[in-house]
Amino acid sequence: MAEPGRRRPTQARSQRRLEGIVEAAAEAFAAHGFADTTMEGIAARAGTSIGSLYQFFPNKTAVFREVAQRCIEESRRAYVELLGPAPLAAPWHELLGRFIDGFRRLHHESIVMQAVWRNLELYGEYAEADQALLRELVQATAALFVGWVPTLSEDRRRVVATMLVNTVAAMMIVLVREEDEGRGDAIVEETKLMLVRYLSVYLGEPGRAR
Amino acid sequence: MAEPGRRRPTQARSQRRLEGIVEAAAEAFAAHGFADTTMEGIAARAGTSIGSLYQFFPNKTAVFREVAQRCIEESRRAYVELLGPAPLAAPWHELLGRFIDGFRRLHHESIVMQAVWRNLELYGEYAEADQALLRELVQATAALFVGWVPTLSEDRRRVVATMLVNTVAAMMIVLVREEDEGRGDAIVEETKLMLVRYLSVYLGEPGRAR
Amino acid sequence: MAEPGRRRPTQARSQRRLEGIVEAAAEAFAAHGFADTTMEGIAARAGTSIGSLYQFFPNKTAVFREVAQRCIEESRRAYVELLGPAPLAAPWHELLGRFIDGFRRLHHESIVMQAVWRNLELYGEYAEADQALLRELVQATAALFVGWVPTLSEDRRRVVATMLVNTVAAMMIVLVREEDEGRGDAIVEETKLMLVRYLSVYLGEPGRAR
Amino acid sequence: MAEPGRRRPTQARSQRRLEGIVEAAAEAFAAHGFADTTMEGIAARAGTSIGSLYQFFPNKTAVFREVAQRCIEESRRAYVELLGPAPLAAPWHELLGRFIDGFRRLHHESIVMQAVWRNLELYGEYAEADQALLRELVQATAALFVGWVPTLSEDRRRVVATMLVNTVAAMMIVLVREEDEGRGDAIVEETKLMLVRYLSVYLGEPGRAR
DNA sequence: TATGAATGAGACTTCATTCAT
DNA sequence: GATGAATGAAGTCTCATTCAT
Repeated sequence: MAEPGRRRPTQARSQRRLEGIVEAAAEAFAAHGFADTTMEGIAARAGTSIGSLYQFFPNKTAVFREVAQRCIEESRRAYVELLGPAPLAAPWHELLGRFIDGFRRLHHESIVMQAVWRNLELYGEYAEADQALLRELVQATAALFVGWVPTLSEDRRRVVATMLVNTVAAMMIVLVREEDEGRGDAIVEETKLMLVRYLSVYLGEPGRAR
Repeated sequence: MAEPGRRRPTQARSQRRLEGIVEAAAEAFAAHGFADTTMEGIAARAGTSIGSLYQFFPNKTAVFREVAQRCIEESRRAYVELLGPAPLAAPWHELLGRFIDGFRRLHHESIVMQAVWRNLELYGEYAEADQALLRELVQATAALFVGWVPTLSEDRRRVVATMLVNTVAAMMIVLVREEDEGRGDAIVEETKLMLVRYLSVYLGEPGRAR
Repeated sequence: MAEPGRRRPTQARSQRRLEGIVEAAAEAFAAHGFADTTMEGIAARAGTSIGSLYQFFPNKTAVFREVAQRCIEESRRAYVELLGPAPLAAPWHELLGRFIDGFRRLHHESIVMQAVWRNLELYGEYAEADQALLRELVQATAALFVGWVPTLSEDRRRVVATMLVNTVAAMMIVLVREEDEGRGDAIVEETKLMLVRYLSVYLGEPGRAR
Repeated sequence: MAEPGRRRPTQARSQRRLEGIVEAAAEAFAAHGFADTTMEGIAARAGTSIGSLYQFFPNKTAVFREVAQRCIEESRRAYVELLGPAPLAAPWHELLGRFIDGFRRLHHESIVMQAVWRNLELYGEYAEADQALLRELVQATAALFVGWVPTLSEDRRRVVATMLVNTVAAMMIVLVREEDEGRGDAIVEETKLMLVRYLSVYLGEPGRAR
């Protein structure tokens, strides 16, 4: 927004404060859920005043939306990175494995991710922020299929991508519970197995030429 | 106390009132979510006073727990019914299809189901009521595998059952969104396909003798 | 009210129920105080329904008034009994000692007494019931002085009686606290000493002829 | 934090608001009693919102505790002041008279005092705040006796101090009623007379050398 | 711009009292 | 008369949001 390396000190300080708020908010949303998170709590955790918080965000929902936005950006970045320079070059099941592992790691490391996945909402005021993430992931994934199976209709591509994304999403949520009981790796492996078997219907058996 | 069908009027009325409250609560939880549902709102929708509500339930969480309990009971009933008298007699993929269709229908018809699925929580005060449902479904499903693949270890049975249950659960949630856009049936069919492909690793290709 | 020994069964049962309610109410008032006593609680403790409670009393204050009335009657009875057949015959300080000991015992044994002393109110809805007790005690005591010091003006008699009654009343309240710490007897003895010294101004030194 | 007389405006305003709340609360407690005083009522009387009230106090009991604390402090201040620079120099009965008159005046002038004396509780949630006041007064009074009658045992000193304090306390309560009927002064004089006669047992006849 | 005190709508919950059975 | 479910006014307390300093 402002050219990098030439921000006025105030802006730099402001930016730092904003980061602190978003971080604190994500922590709170992840720990207590949206409803049980208070603006006062966010401000305190961020080491600012509630007044400053409202300087950056008009209301609580907006704070969540910003957290969700960060989550979308992180996901986008991860997506591109995991895709690598030549996605079609590698066997698709390898790519799938990389994706699943990559998002699992991201969910572990990113508080922003945890905040959003803990508060997935179908309806309600901040539901849109949640759904936007899923929508984008589905879209990007569907785009991949264009290269892989050009004969697939757009509708079908979309359905398969939805299956893929939501299965991984469900896995992530299940993991929160199952990891505590030591079944995390097993669940991940089974998910990979399930998706490989499913996708091979469209993409051909892994290990064979497509 | 009184033989069924011959309840004292008071009890009958009380019972009806309780049903009304649970119904109204489920509607509210399904429509607005737990946090945005008010006790006043439940009472109004049930056509009673808030005082009566508190005659039946000590607090809001208890109301949700009752709704969740009903949901568990409905699921249990559906489970048994869908299983039929001789579950091992039918080909497993047929049973799977019946289950998916059956639970889809149940979710459509039962407001109590919608209330719970809309408010799945991993942590928090009423999370346990949610998790109990999933736990029971996993357990019952794992039990099925004992008859089908006796050689499978208990741990592995549990993992596969978890995959199965959570995939269906995820489907149900996805359906809420996708059905509005006319992709409901496609999603259901893909889910069946995915699960058949996945389970055939353990249960053998459908159509073949096990 | 009805001639004894000839009540209709219903009335007898009703009477018993009333006694139970008053007893239960006194217990509750003594244990939790007026404000924290609930009608529901009284009914439960009395083993009746709240509906029956309202058959006897129009509201909570009326229940307290009845308890206070019982307390007044008990005090009155105790007063007369302690006075004995010829009060002026005994030395006054002996009578005083008997009174103090008697009321102390009464307070110990009568839950109705404890209920009232625990809820002495100067103003408020049920204050009158409290004050009526004190008023009557003062009046009765003042009457005694007519016989003892006929020369004392009525006003002065009333003041001295007020001093006497309120000092004993204060002692009773103090005792609740001090008895727990083993200073009960000492407080009682000092109170007697103080009142003997005070009253001897008007009644002459004890042990001497008046 | 800031030197007195140079508070930051915010603090000054906040302090004023707090004073207003405590004042209003004391008025309400004195007028209606603890149970019939509402937080809404206190806020309204103080000219603030209920939210502000909760900024200062976590609940109603805490408000009362603060009022009681003020009462204790006022009493303490009055005690010291009435004691004067050389308490043992003056004849003890003169000191006693000064005390009784002083506390009577204080009770007249201080709403905080009236609030506490109107709500003396033996048990219950805020009872401790009440009892702390009496405890402190007893202790301070007992300390006086060390100088006056060094031969008195500690236990006995405590008992005598308890008698003294509670007699004055009872007088204060009685005064509320009796003053309305014009017997206030008489009651006060009699109380002095009674206590002088009582204490002279331990402290020697007033007017004579000790 | 930062602060945090102030606001007040609104949620939960209690309980005296009524009333249908 | 006895019962206890039903009622709803009223009270406590929270917290998103505003605003004066």
